[in-house]
Amino acid sequence: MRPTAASSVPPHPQAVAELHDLVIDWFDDNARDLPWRRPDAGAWSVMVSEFMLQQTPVSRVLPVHQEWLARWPRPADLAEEPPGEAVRAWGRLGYPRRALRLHAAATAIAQRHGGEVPHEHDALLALPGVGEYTAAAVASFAYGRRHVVLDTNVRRVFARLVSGTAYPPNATTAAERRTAGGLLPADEATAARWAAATMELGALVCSARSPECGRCPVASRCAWRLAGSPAHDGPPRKGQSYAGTDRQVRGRLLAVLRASREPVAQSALDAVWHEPVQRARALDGLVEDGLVEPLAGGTYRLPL
DNA sequence: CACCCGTGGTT
DNA sequence: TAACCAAGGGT
Repeated sequence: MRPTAASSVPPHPQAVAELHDLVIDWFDDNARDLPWRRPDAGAWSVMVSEFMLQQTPVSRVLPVHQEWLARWPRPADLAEEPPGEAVRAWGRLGYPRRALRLHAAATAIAQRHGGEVPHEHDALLALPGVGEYTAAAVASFAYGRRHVVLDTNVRRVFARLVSGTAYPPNATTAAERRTAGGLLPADEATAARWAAATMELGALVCSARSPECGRCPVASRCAWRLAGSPAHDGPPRKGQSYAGTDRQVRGRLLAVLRASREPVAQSALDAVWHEPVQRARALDGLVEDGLVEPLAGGTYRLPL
């Protein structure tokens, strides 16, 4: 067993209970009023929000989430539509494969789960587009179950609060899961509250760029602060390039297709990018992913 | 495990 | 302004 900063300090139950109270009390006073958090929000609303929030800010998700829930109030409603409609309604949220996977998940829910979003982590995890985080988040937020919910916000909060580093590792580690598991309240309802509260703390106060420690309910116990808020020292955090990549070309191609109810001619797609090899590769990729359907005659459309 | 997958706001 | 960042998942 290799000693680590996180595991070498067994948390005292009393201190952990105080953390729970401080963060959850803060959450009671500061939680944003988000549609998928309201009492009348069902599991489907939570699940749609989780898909949309993958790598996408809340502010951009809000209007699209509202449209989706109004148009498709239940998973079966979405499943009845062609996948291309999900891609179209996804709009400019980005990563449109999420729309396809959410449609596929809705279809699986309609077919295999009687139209109800599953309660169990395992069943959720088996759905397309649902990974470890999303399965835990839906089970916890929608059904009040006890799970370690490790997203980028929670990982950053624990990195600072427990490990004393400015940022978590690039990839989620077993040590992080251990830390999070050790801090998870034993009581199911409290655990679910804790999951939402730590996530919100990371989003609103313990942010990546400029944490507002003056507003943090646990600043006095934060290992990072107590260490003098040292700068990030590890390997450089992965940057995302975009300009000139296939992703940019795919985005332009799909934007043209989303905008048209009719099949689009090859010439209209050719106009979005000057370089023919990359353009063809991007279009092939979209077809390969099922985001675009090629038709006889050299036209294209969103999938039916 | 490294890399790919969109988009737009903030610093 | 270029870089960074945003409730990840799949391969």
